[in-house]
Amino acid sequence: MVTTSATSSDLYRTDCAARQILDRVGDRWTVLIIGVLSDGSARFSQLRRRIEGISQKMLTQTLRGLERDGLVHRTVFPEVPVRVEYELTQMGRTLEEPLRALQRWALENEDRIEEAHATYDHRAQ
Amino acid sequence: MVTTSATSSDLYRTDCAARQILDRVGDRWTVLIIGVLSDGSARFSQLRRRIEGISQKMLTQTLRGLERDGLVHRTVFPEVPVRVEYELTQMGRTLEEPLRALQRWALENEDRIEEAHATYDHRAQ
DNA sequence: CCGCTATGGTCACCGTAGGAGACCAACTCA
DNA sequence: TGAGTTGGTCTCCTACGGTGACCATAGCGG
Repeated sequence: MVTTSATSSDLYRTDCAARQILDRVGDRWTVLIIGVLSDGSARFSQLRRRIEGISQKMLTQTLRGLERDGLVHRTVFPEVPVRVEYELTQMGRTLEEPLRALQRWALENEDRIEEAHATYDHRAQ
Repeated sequence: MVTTSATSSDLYRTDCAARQILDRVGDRWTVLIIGVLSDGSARFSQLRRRIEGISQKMLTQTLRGLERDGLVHRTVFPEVPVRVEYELTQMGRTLEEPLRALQRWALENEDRIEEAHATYDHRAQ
C-alpha cells in the first residue's frame, strides 16, 4: 500500500499535486525523453531522431513542460543555425531510477504480456 | 514466427512491444488502479469511489486492458445485484514496486516542482 | 544570384481519445 | 409502485495530440 499519512496528500484525490505530477512523469513521451537524456545532454533534433514517432510539436511541448517542472535544463547557443541543448537537472536525475525500473519491468514482462493477450483474445474471440 | 528478441527491444522504436506496454502501465489511470488493488481486491464501485475523477467508461476500459495484459483478475459473482471483484495477478504484483517508486517520487518532489513552476512562470510571465 | 539544406521552432487544421450523462437489466426493499 | 443498487453500455461533444505548412538565418553548390 502507498501510505501518505505524513502529509495530507492523497494521490487518489484530484486536488493532489502529486497526482498531476504523476500524470506528467508517467506520460509516454516524458519517459522516453528522460531515458534518452540519461545518457547525457542532447540536441533537439537528436531527440527527435532517437525517439521514433514523436511529433515536433509534442517534443517541444513536452520539453517545455519538463523545463517548467525543473527536470530538464535548456541551453541555447546563439550560433547559426541556432543550437539548443537539453540536459537533466539534478532533480531530473533523481527521476531516472524510478523510470528505469519501469522500463526494465516492461522489457522483462514483454513476453508474458503477449502470452496473456493471446490467451485473452483466444477465449474472447 | 514473430520474434521479440533483443533486436526489437529498443524502447525508442515504435515497433517495440515494450514501448506499448510502457504506455499502458504508465497510464494515469493504470497507476492509480494498481495502487488501489495493492491493498487487496476491490469491487468496481469501490475503485470508482476511491479514484476521484475517473469516469465509469475509463474505469471499465482500463480494467479490461489490465485483464487482457494478465495484470488483473476479474471475478464475477452471479448474485443480485451482480458483484465483480478485481485483484492483482502474480504478474500484476510485480508491477507494484516500480509504480510505488514512481508514486513515492511524485510525493517527495511535489514541493520542489511547485517551486520550479513558480520560478519558471515568474521569469516567463 | 538562386535554390537547397539544416536548425529549432510556431501555427492552423483535423481526427480521435476521453469526459459527461442517459439508459439498462435484474432484483430488493419500503 | 417506485426508488435504489451494481456494473456496465451507448451517445454525444470537447480537448488533446498528430500532420504538414511556414519562418528566420546562413552556409554551400552551381
